[in-house]
Amino acid sequence: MAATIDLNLSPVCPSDHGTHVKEVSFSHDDDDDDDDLSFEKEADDPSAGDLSNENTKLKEKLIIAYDKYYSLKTHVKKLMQDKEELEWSPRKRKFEDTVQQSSWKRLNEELARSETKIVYVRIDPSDKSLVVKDGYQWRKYGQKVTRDNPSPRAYYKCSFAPTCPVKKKVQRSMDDDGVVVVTYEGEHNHRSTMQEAAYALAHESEIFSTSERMFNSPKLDEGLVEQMATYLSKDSNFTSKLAAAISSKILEVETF
DNA sequence: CGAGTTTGACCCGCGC
DNA sequence: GCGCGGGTCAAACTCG
Repeated sequence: MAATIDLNLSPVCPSDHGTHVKEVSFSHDDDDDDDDLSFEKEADDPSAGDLSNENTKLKEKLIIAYDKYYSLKTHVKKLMQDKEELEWSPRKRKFEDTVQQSSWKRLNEELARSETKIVYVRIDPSDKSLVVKDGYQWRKYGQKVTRDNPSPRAYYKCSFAPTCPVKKKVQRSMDDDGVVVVTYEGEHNHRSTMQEAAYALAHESEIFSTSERMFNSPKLDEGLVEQMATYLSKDSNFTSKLAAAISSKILEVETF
């Protein structure tokens, strides 16, 4: 399966009074094997002008988007847990029989520190910049052409926090020009800009303990919707960060 | 002027 | 020991 996320949207700039969101359409392919999210923004027609109607529409769209984000997030979490259990349980049990608890703990910490994740990200094949938006801030410190792949490999360090040890390597795939292979090394010791927003939202949405409750609930928390709207207007990249974070999670699961 | 990028030089591990 | 290749450093450069 190939999950692609189309981020072809113009950010909504609050200071730009000439245009505002006329319609935000959220399409979702129901096929489980292919999650395809896309947003569209159209230029405003001044004659169409009922702002409160548009606000209501926007809220509805946000509710749907949040519904889908939440159920997707739950699904991804479950997949990762299943995978972890499948991969580790037999080995772990056998290993724990022979190794002392403390050694196991130390080994686990070591593994967490040296964790390497490979993520495949679909990009525009004509885009040569090797830039992958994943909600973190990166500083490029090198570029090399490797033997096995004619396209250069770029080296990045996380520059969001000075103490963050995470590095990533980005290289175009040999097989598919429209796919870049991103290798992450280490664990972030801070939240991404996108996670900061999601964290705030999670606090707001604690009342929704399960996705079923959300789907059964006829009326969503207005405050939550308002807050999402605030994030959308304050952070013009919020939507793309959200989409990028979700897509990287999906692709991450695919990789395993 | 500060932050980020580019790029050649350098370091280090590995295979022969 | 030598050469090769991947990874990192750091000075020069670019850009906002």
